[in-house]
Amino acid sequence: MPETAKPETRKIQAEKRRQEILDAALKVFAEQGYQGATISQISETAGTSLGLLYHYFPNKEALMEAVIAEHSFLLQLKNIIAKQGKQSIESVLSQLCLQFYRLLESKKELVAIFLREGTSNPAVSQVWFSMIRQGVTSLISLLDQGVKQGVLKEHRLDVTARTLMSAVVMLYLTREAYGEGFTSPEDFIPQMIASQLSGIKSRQKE
Amino acid sequence: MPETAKPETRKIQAEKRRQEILDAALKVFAEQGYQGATISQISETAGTSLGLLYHYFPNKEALMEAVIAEHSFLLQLKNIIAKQGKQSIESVLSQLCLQFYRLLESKKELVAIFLREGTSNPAVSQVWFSMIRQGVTSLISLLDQGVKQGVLKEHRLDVTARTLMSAVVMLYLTREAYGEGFTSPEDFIPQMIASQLSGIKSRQKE
Amino acid sequence: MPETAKPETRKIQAEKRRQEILDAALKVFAEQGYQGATISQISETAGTSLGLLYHYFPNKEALMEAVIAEHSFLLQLKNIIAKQGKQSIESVLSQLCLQFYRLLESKKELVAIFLREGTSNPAVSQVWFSMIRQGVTSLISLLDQGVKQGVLKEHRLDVTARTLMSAVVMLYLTREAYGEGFTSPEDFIPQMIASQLSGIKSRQKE
Amino acid sequence: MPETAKPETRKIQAEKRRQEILDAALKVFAEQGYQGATISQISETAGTSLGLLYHYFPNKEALMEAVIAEHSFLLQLKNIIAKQGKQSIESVLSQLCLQFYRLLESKKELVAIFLREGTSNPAVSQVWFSMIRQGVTSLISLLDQGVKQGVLKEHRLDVTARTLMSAVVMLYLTREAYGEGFTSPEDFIPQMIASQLSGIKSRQKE
DNA sequence: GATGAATGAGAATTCATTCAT
DNA sequence: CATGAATGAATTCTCATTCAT
Repeated sequence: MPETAKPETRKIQAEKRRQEILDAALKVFAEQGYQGATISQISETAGTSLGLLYHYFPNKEALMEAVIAEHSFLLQLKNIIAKQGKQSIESVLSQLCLQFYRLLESKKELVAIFLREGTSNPAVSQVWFSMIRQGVTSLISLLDQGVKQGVLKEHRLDVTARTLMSAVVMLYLTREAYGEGFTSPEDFIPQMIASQLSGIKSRQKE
Repeated sequence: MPETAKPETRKIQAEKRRQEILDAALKVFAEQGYQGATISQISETAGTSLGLLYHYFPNKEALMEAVIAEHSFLLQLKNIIAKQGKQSIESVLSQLCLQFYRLLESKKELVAIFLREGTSNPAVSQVWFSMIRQGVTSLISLLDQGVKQGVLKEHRLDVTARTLMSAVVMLYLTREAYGEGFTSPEDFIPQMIASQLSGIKSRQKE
Repeated sequence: MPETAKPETRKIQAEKRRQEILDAALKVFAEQGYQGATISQISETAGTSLGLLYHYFPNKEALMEAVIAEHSFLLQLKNIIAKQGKQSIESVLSQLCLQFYRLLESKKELVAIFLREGTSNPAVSQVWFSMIRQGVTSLISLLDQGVKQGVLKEHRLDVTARTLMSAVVMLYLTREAYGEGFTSPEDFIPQMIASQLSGIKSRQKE
Repeated sequence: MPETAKPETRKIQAEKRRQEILDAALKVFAEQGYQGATISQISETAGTSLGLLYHYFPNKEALMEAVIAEHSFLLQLKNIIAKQGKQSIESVLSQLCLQFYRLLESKKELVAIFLREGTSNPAVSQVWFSMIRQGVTSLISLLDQGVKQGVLKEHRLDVTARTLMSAVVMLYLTREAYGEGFTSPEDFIPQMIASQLSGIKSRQKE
């Protein structure tokens, strides 16, 4: 290996290193928070030297931003919503919420970062809220289809969309905190959708 | 009392100082997070010398815990739930949610701390979750009354309780982040309760 | 003025307080060293308030000096040497060494201070060495009597005096460090004197 | 050598720096004591920045321990004792004591640390006492040879060994404190040995 | 006399960042 | 590219001393 045998190899290597650092940073930022994380911890986790990190990222802040940009799951969110089949509205909503729940779960570390740093770091909160907005917007258009098809009645779709979104997010957060023993999404979500759809008021005389 | 003119005065002064420090700490911790907050920032905000802080609290961690203990709103939460009158279920639930929203709003700083530090500091998350639990438990017993009175149908009360709670909390958080221009609680909450009660499914054939 | 009913009482009280502080200081200085000891620790040990200490002593340094002056055992040392009866030289020396050992033991805390601070604090080392000098001088004059009486042969008395002194001091220090299980002074000292004497005792018949 | 010109150079430089810091620490600890010494004083003496010290040692305590481990003279002590020739017992003992004295003198700073911190820092006292023990043990075995060869009479060898050791150590300490003008080891030690021997040397013809 | 609240000057330690090798 | 030694500013915490009450 006389150093630059294959110019491609180096670029690929470099990109691999960058990814290793980003992954390590994601993990450490999630565990310790931005302020709590140290550069040496990150580089150690990444298995590189401390100095090398500064070859790829100008500073800690930029690393943080790269982590968020790189791991943002906006695209996945869009895909989930686009791929809904032609089942009953009940089933579609349940599927959607469950998939959103799974998405959060698969992005544990990123969610943890959003939570911790969302209030202080504008770069973070921006991404976080654009996700929520995306979710809500898509849910609204889905509900709108239901209305147009006559399966849902006319009502404040934004309220319903936000309520569903909130319930899923909070379900995830509490489970994260309480541990897996807590109400499972497979149990909770269908129940919630059912309640939402038919209401909880009793109908004696109707 | 031969020795000091007003022996009480000093103790009262001291307690006042302690409170000033706690208030300053609440503010700074909320703004900067635990790690981001510095002792000198806190003491400066409190208008005291840096060293005095250590006269009242053994260290930063203990200060944090004192802040949370001192400002915990568990009691207020209980009171809100206890004081519900004999109006319609719709009105009772709306009132409750709105008051819970107002409570969150009045404890802005503490909520901010819960959010940031909840994942890392067990002392924080413990208080935070005991609040949520309290809220949910009380909501369930309220819903249970409704069921027993026949105004609500039999269903998974815990799911409804958690959904309402989640919606209120997330409403608060998004408004906090987006600014006051966003959907107001006076608009959102009654709508949400209405949806919840009667459902969103259309009833052509019924 | 109902406060100064008996002018004597207050003076006595004050002197008592001073002693309490000195005793506490002796203890804490011995345990923690001069630098390691804190004023609040001392006042707490003395059972007084922190501020009161400054009524009796201008500062920490002065307190240290007072401790040493107050507890110096130069006088006791002189007394020990003066009170030697008319027994055999062997017995006299043994008694002397043992009593010196006991003296060290009874002044544990002071010795600990001498050891720790002797090298840095001139006020301390001065007292410490004046004790050693006193001990050596007195031993020499005792030995000199022996020589004059013909029970000891002519030799370098200073060397013998220093050797005995050293052995006793080191015996104390090692026992202090190793714990009581180590060679006891009752065993060691007579043996040492015996060894020493069969050398320095004159042998008329040889 | 593709990457760095002389990969060894840096490591050597680093080791050199480590030593510089250890040497500075030895000096400052000896002068000021553990508590009295400050990190900035040490780094200044070493000619490095304050932070670098923490690159090499995790904290002040660890630095102290490293100083002691690095400068311990247990090995030298063993060598001294091993290398005794076949001269008269008088000469052998004199040589030994003198060399031990010289050893103490050459390790002035370390001895100062032992003295100051021996009572409080267990890590220190452990090393200190293992030296003393080593010295005494070796002296005993040397005396034992003398007994077996018939040049010394049967007696409590441990007492003699400890007495000699004590005399040398105290001689060093007092000279250290009083200054060089005090009784020199070249004068004192042979005299002491002579005194000692005329007691413990066997007298065949008696 | 007595108290302990208040101060502020350091002390140890951490860590992002730079740079020689 | 890669390393990790080096820096120094910032941070938490300590403590002798003062002083109003």
